[in-house]
Amino acid sequence: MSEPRARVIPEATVARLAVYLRVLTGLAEGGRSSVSSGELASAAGVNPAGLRKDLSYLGPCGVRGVGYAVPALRERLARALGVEEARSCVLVGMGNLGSALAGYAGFGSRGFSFVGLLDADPARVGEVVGGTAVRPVDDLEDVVAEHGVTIAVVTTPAVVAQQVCDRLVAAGVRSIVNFAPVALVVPAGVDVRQVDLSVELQVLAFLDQQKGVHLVADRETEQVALP
Amino acid sequence: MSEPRARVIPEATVARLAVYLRVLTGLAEGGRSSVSSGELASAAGVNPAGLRKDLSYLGPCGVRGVGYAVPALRERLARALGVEEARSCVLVGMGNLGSALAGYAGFGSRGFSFVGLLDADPARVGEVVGGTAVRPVDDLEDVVAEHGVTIAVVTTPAVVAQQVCDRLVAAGVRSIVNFAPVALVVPAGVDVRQVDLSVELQVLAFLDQQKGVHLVADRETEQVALP
DNA sequence: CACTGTGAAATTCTTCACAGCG
DNA sequence: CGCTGTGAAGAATTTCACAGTG
Repeated sequence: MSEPRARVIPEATVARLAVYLRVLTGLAEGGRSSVSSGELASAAGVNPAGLRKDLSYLGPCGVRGVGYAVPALRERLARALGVEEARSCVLVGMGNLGSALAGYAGFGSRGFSFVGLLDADPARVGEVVGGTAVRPVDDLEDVVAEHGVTIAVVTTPAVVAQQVCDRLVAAGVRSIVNFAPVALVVPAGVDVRQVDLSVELQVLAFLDQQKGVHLVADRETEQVALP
Repeated sequence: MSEPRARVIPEATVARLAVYLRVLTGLAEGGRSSVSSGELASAAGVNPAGLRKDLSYLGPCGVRGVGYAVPALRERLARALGVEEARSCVLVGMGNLGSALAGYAGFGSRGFSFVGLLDADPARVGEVVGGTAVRPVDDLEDVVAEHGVTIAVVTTPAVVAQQVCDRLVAAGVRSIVNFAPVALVVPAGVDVRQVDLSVELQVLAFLDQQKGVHLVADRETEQVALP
C-alpha cells in the first residue's frame, strides 16, 4: 500500500507526449542529436514552458544549458507511453476510414501493429491493406486470443458498433478507440476513447462564425428593428 | 465597445454541443419530440448536470419538469454552432483519409457541404466521391473564390501540408482542420485545429499499460533484484 | 550563460447541490 | 413532483517566473 511516489501523469500531458514522440522520431530520422524545449515546442505546436512541465513528469531528462538528447528522450517517451515494444491491435470495419487507418504507415513506426483487420463484407475479405489481409469478422475472437490483443479500433457503421464492442470485450479487449458516432457502453475496467471526426469541423464553424460577429444584438430568438 | 452580455461559450462546451446536435438529429429522425437531460446525456456519453450547464450557455431552452423539445433544441444548437445553413468547405488531399471524410454522409446532414475536393494526383482527378468530382489542386484558388469558402480540411501528406495551407490562407480561408502530422504556421486571425488520429491510440496504450501495473518499483531506468 | 526543472498563481473546466418553475 | 437552470465548490490544466545546474 505504500506508494513510493505518486508521479501520476495527467491525461492531457499523455496526449501531448504522443505528439512529442512523433516530432522526435522525425528529428531522429533527420539525424538530429539534440533539441531545445523551444524548438521541440514550436514543432509540436505548444508553448515551451508547458512542454518542459510535461516532460518533468517523467523525471529530469534534459541537460541544463543544452537541451534534450533526441534518441534518449525518444526512448523515454516510448517507454512511458507503453509503446516501447510494438503493441498488437485489431481493427474492425474496413470501410474508407478503417482502410485509411490500417494503411497509415505512421502507426508501425509508433509502436502499433495491426495483427487483425476485420470486416463483415465478404467482398472485402482477402483484400490486403498495409501489408495485412482482411479477415471475416467472425474471426474476431480467434485473432484476439491468438495474439493476446488488448487494444481495438472500431470503425464500423454506428448501428453495429455496440455489438462489435461487446464481442471485443468478451474476447478480452480492455481498451477501445471508437470512431463510430455512438457512445459505447462497456463494463468497468474497460476504457473507451470516443473520436468524432466532425467535431473539429463544427468547432471551427463556430469560431469562424464568431469572427464575423462585430455588432450583434443579445437576442438570438428575435430580430428587432434598430433605432 | 459596449458588450451587452459576455455570454461566451467555453470551447470544451462547443465541442460537446456538436455531439448533442448529432444525437438530436438521430432522435429527430426517429420521430422523438422531447428528451430529458438524463437521456440525452447518456446517449452523448456525458453526465446530465454537465449537459444542462452546456445548454445553459445558450440561454434557457428546456421545459422544467419535462425536458427539451427535440426540433427546437436542434435548431438552436445548429444556429449557435454556425451551421444553420450549410457551410461551404474545401478538402485538399484525396488519399484514404480524405476519401473517407468526403464520403462521410454525416457531414451533409450536419451543415457542411464540400464544394471542392482537390488532389495533386492526376490519376485521382475526375473520380467522384460522395457526389462531388475531384479536381486538380491547381483549382484551389478558383474553388475558394467561386464559393466564398472560409473553411478547409487538409488531408495531404505531411510534407506538402504547409504549402497547401499557405495557398489556402492566401486565397482567403480563415479556418483549417489539419490531419497531416505537422504543426502548421499561420498568420494571426487564422484558426488551425490539429487532429492527430494516432494520439488517441497512444493514450489508450498508456492507460492499458497502467492497468497492468500493480507492483512496480519507482525506477524506470534500472531493474534491480528483488529480495 | 543558456536552458532545464518546478513550485505557485491564474485560469479553465467539471461536479455538486439545490433553488425555481411548469 | 420532476426536471431544468445555475451559483458556488472543487479539480484539473495552463501559464508564469525564477531558482538551479552543466
